[in-house]
Amino acid sequence: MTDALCRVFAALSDPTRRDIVVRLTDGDATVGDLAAPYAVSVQAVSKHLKVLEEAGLVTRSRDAQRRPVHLEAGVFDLMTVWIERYRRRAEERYGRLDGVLAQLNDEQTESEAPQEETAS
Amino acid sequence: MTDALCRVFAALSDPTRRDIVVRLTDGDATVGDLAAPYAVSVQAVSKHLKVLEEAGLVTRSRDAQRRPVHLEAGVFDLMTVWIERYRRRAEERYGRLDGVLAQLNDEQTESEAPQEETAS
DNA sequence: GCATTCGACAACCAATCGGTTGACAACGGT
DNA sequence: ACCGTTGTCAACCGATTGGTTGTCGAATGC
Repeated sequence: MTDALCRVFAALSDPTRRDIVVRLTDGDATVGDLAAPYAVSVQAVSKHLKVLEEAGLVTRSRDAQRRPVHLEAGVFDLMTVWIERYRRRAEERYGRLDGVLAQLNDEQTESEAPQEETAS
Repeated sequence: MTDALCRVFAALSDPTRRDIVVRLTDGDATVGDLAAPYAVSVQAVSKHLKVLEEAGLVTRSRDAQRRPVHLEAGVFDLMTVWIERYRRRAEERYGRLDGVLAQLNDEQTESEAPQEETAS
């Protein structure tokens, strides 16, 4: 869990935490509110919130005894940038591969597939 | 780790597995090829590939003794759909909130709100 | 036929995770 | 000035994770 991307993906790999994020898209909430729907203790939810906070997905402020939790949706961008980048790469690759296959099929090109292996 | 989304997020929460995915966007590779750049055993990489396979992110076929690994980039959609859905919800929410605040602050807010992301 | 190569499976280990309970800090209401 | 409410911290527990080593199976090359 070294970098931010690890923390974000790990945070969202838990269904309870994903559910908390979803509920926070409706607006800020207190720890108690967030814990209410689950069969687990408030402490467990507090731990989940800590994970989300360390991933940068939520922030907590203070309002009397309450600690309102706020969703920082901007962190989603970290993931979408990563995903879209490599999805695009993959699509280009397959597009090219399709092209190569079509060529091989059509002209029986003599040149072989590049096979450039992963940059050492 | 009940549903597919959990498995995909969890699979990508490990930097080695993310790196493997990235390298597979360059094309299929064997387990040995994939293991080469890392200081870990081939077995460890094989385990990572099993996790990626169970998440639906890769498939493995057979070619002689080799087991070429292939990226199934379509699974990215699972995540992007989830992320974009709730990102949109969050933005709507904050957009509305911004609107309210702007109204309270300045009744004649006819001009374009900057919509800065400020992530305070 | 036989050794080799590539990779999976099983058993094990330390570390982490999600959960618990108990204690306690911070604040507000009365 | 207390008590109740709200939430965090700390210690602990069982399950899972990421890694190791050893073994073995499948397919090829000689």
